[in-house]
Amino acid sequence: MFQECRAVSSFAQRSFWSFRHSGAIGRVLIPAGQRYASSTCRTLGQDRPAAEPMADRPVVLDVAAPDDSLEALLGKNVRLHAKLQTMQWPPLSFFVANRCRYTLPWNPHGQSATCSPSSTAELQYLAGLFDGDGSCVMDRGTLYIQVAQTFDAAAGLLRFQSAFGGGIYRKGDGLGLHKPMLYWRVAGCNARQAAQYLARHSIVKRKQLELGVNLSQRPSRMPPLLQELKTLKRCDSAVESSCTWEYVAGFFDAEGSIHQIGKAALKLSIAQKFGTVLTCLCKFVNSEMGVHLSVTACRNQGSQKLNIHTTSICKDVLRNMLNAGLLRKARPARLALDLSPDNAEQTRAALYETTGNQQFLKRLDGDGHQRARRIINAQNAARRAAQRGQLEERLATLRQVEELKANHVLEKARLENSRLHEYISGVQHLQQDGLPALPMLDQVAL
DNA sequence: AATAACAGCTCTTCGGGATT
DNA sequence: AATCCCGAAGAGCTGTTATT
Repeated sequence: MFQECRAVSSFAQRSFWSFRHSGAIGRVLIPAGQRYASSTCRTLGQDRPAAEPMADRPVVLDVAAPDDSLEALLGKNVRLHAKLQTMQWPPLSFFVANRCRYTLPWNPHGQSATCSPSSTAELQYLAGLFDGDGSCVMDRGTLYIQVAQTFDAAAGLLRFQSAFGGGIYRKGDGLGLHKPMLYWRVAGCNARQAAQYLARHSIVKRKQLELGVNLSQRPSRMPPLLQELKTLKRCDSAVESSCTWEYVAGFFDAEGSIHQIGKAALKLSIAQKFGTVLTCLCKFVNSEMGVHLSVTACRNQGSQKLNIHTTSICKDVLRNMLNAGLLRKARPARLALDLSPDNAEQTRAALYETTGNQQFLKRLDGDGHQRARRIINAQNAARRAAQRGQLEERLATLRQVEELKANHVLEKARLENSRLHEYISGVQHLQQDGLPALPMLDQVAL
């Protein structure tokens, strides 16, 4: 007998629109004697047909059992991680953005495309995004302007292509938790024009862009200018200047992050190796909103951070950025604006869905956060007991802390096992079914 | 043939988030 | 506040194709 777990997997929910919208459902087949930890399992009560070829059958090994020890669970998870790291996503032949499908490489106009940014506001947004995620490259005498993004954030790349021409290309296929990557790139004359336009509003990369223009116009001075370009990339070469909400929105789309703290509090942060741009953003927000933000140094990482801790200020900043055209982080921004004590857990889950795969397997779920909270509370109780001189109570509480911690570690391993299976199952379905030819037709038709 | 541009890849570095 | 892990992004290389 098999159990069949049918779960709209978190992999599908978080990673792959095509998977989600093709109606594919994460499915893990579990041999008799093993039960799946997830509450989404159901027993079918009948044997699976034996005709299914082994090659097509999803792998069922290393599913967490309810009585697994921590060592057993960790061993299973290590093997699942190793397997996932070798699992190739199907090669990306197209991408979807703004409810339309684009075949890769997407270069509809070739070299005939011209630079025609639609407005100053659009240019300011693009300059902000470029300052965060773009790069300016000279290769064998040709200037390239490029921006890389994961395949599910292609809308920003389309805005660059629409403004400056060039094409959108595959950067790399997906592998395990690594999503497939795309990039927009423009070369030659159009790159020179794009650099000239972007340089007007750029803060971080203005000098690089101006140098790129210079390089492509004066090949005779190539070697010293190339060396200068490399130097600019290694140091804080940002040009201190005023910015706009459009620039802030673009830069935040590239570099910013929205965190839910505690129950219903928010924190916005932007980290950068070099602080000049953060100082510009900080001055702008302070003058626009009458607040007193400051840039702080992260000593351990040698970088600078602009943190906004006050929830009301976070919400005002998010509103301003949304009005200015925030794109990639528009959904998490709207979720954050609606955050309240009543919807805190749903919002936390929804915010996780909108972020990348970093630490996805390790992230705590609602129960996990409650367990962590209980551990901290118990540690504080032990500290207070010690301050009161109640040593026995302190020892009892510390024993309780150890028990809570041990249980927390076990439950985290179980959750990770469940997530690994969902993700592996998702990639297996992609490998077997490929990418749907016409994804999101339902939405395109709307 | 030389040059410019296209397309895709790899290696390195950065930084988000959990833990202590 | 410090530390660690690892996915995302930055940088630049190589091979191919188009243009002059």
